[in-house]
Amino acid sequence: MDDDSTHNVFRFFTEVGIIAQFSARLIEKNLPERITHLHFGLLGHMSRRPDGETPQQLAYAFQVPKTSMTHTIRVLEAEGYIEIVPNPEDARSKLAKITPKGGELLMQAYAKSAQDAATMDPPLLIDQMEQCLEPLAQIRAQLDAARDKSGSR
Amino acid sequence: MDDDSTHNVFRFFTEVGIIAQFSARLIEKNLPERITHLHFGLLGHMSRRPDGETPQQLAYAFQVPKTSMTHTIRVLEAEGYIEIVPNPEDARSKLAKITPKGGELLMQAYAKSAQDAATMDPPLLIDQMEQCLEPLAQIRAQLDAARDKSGSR
DNA sequence: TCATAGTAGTACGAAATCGTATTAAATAGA
DNA sequence: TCTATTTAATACGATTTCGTACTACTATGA
Repeated sequence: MDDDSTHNVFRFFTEVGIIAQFSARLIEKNLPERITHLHFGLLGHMSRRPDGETPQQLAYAFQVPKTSMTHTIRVLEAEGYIEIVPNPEDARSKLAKITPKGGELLMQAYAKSAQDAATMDPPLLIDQMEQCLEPLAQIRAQLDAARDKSGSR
Repeated sequence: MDDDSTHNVFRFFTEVGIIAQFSARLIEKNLPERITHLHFGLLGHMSRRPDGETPQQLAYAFQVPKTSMTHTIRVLEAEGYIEIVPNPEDARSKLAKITPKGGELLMQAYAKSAQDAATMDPPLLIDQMEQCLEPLAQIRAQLDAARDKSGSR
């Protein structure tokens, strides 16, 4: 990889990191006290999987250590946004499922953040975002595939 | 903003968040124990500003609370990667500057991560990254400008 | 069957994050 | 000048993050 490419890769990661920081703050502004953008992502993930997922799967999907996920889902459970039930397939395991209250929170935060996004000044550059969507999805898929080859967290 | 655009904005933020997570891990793998990708970013930032910056400026640039920055730069100082000196312009303030050892760390982590990036399997999608660079920079600038209007952290 | 290895989740503790309150210095206005 | 206000940084404490070690359960294979 030549120097120019290397430089561009780092530049890409830097831009992405900064934008991720901004989006996290955008969402967290519309979430209750102890709930972070990670919790929000978790709820969105679970809303697409009504049968629930194990803490293990969630930790893998979100690239955080198992033990961090234990804590994170406990907060969500304590607040009633998810429920944690035994896994009928494996007595060592559990399943985390979103509750109606969790779905409620997800919708409301989504709506409020969309409102904030729509009224930004200067306005969001939606065209540029849409232009990036496809390449970003490809890049993400590549990183994901590379991770699986070299072992997970 | 119509529903489609809203959906795309969230999808954009989601992709960006995941990629940011990956890039953080890519870098941290090549950093010493207590040093995170935030420290790495900080060192890079300072390497471009040989006169140093105040903790205030750094907290603003990296979108973290002042009090978090206090802690973060202390770690860097304790490890000898930066030095913290009084600000000659304002006795309340300080200046954080990168040390030769810090520059050393920056270079090495950069080189090692570049090596990792270059040998990924499947390989990094550099074309897609370069294709995103310009729009991402514009998006970042817009978010930055919008933040300044609505007050900082 | 039974021993051995592997896997899911958690207790625990060290360190990081960040909100609130405080201290010290700079600045503005009477 | 002197008082009031603002600003830079930090002390402190609550919470979060995450590595290590542990327990409980499952799976493998003599």
